Amino acid sequence: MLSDVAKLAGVSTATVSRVYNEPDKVSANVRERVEHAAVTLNWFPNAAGRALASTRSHIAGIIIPTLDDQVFASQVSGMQAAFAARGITLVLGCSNYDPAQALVQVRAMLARGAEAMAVVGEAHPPELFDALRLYRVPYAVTYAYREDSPHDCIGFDNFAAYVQMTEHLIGLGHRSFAVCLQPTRDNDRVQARVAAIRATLERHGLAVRPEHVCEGESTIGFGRRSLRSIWQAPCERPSAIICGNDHIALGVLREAEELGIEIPGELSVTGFDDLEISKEIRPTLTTMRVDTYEIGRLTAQHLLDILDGKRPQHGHEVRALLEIRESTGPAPNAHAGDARLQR
Amino acid sequence: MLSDVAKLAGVSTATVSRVYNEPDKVSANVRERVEHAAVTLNWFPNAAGRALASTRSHIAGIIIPTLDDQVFASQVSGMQAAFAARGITLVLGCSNYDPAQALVQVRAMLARGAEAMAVVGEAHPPELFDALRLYRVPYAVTYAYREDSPHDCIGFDNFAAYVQMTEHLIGLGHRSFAVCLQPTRDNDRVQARVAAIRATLERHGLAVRPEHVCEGESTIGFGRRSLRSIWQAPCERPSAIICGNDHIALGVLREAEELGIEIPGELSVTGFDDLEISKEIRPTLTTMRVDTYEIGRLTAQHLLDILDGKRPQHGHEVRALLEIRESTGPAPNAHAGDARLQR
DNA sequence: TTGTAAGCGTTATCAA
DNA sequence: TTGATAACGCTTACAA
Repeated sequence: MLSDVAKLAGVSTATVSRVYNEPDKVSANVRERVEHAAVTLNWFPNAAGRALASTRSHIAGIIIPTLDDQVFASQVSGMQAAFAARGITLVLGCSNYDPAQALVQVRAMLARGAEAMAVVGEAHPPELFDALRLYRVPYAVTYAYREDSPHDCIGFDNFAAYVQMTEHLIGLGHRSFAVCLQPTRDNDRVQARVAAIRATLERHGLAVRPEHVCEGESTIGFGRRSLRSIWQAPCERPSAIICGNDHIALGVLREAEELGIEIPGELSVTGFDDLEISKEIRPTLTTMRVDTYEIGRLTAQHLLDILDGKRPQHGHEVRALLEIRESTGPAPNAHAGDARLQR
Repeated sequence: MLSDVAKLAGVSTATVSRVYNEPDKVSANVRERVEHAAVTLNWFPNAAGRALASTRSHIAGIIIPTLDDQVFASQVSGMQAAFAARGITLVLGCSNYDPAQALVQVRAMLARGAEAMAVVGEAHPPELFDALRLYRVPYAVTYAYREDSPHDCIGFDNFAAYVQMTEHLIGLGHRSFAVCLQPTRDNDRVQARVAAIRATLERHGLAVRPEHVCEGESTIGFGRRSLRSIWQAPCERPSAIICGNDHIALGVLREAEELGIEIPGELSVTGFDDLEISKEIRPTLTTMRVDTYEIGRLTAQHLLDILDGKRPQHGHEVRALLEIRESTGPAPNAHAGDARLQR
């Protein structure tokens, strides 16, 4: 331990500590001796002792729904890299989309003395945010961005993104829509997307038929089943399907091929996330892209700024980019004028 | 802090500590008073103090190359869940395939007092394993499994898997091969796969032409570029391409469609990992599946067993399952007999 | 620039 | 079953 190093180097424990925490307050000569002693004894500072004495844990936490989703994995990756560069260890918790688990994880991280926290979305128990405030731990909500959010947030505006997507289709002359989404429960991002679709359609005097709303797991299989059920429904078929992400959209595309539905001739399809495969399959998928690694990096930066005593902005908005590709086109029986409107 | 709780409950600090660590050594009556006091004061044990006094950090670490790859993300997920169930926090480090970074991360985790560690693969600096041994931290190598490994390992036999894959193609009558792999440098798993392909072909008196070996990033784009260059090479074209994973194979399939190469009629293609999309695209992709979440879970379990003082086996082998699908078929000019041989 | 010594918030030993 | 008290390994006033 430290005192052994001190003894071997012939200095006090305070000096050894300084060598690692305020190196320039130690003369080069002494510093070298200490470093040599440390190497000899194969010593490095013990984090627990350090945390206890300095009341700084050098730990930050992030709670995500699941690592199975690439968008969250890359966000963690971005945060991890940015924090590591500042000597802060990132601790990860997965809630599995369960608010109760998220709360437990946050408490565990507070017990660990996390100095900063990030949570995905705002759909969490109030106790979660209460705890964060009570212990004065700076935190940020990620992946979602709202001007008027009570929390600092770093992400994109899910509502605005789906307005844009819906307007794109309306501009192409579409008037009959279906939506296939991942579970909306406890998920404010998905809820915002649904709301955006509804609001945008409503503005044009349109609405989605209940038979044309599918909610289920975020998989290709769900996308396939959804299209099948939509196509079999005893009502007018939609000319466009808006999906909650690329996985689901990929499933819709695959099933369309199977059912002999022409895309985009007969049906337009949109996704979200812009997976690598989405621009490679035929037809290529119209989707939106968000730099989730950057969200992670910015989040870490934001929290570091707060720890540094800077008073950063309310958050950061990251842009969601619409990538128009082959899977969307003019509605089958649209007036030429309609389709041209927004092009 | 704890002493406040003790005061409020009218007991000693030792008793408060017991309530949380050895609850049944405390009378129900006293326990209740303490718990009530803790809730009132909104107190929970501080991990640093705890770690210092008990010399147990309740932290475990894992070093993976990158979170961008689903197989590592799900392994982390499996470990995290298993450790969390035992009150152990998992700390994550990404090496970005850089051995030096891996070493730094391991040291950082040792400083944090990690009680157990997992690292992906064995291609690490000796100092890394030396450090782990020096500090007597139980560890396991994951994602790779060798009977005769000096380390405990949990994963699958990369060599055996690619032998099986290569034999599958040879059984189909293929005699001319190409391989498209992710970077082999500092990656023992990929190296084992190359070795397996070479050894298996050699056993049949075959070898891969240098022009037919492509090494590059693990992307669809690399797969596409590789097939193009292989197809343009001024030598006999291969009848089968073995890819290092599904991403690369997906790229090969896409480029084949573009180039008008018939699959599997003209060319057989294989991947590895069995992504969800691989059984959905046309033609469906022949590949191998490994349960990486399970690898993570087993790794955590193995390390927990060691911490519990059990002396578990040398490791666990997880099976890699060959999924034969549409992208592989008989070699174009194979004798009927050849193709039947291994069917 | 360096040293002394008092904590930091728990757990663990021993005694009661 | 409970309590007193000395660690645990480091940081940080304060003093020299």
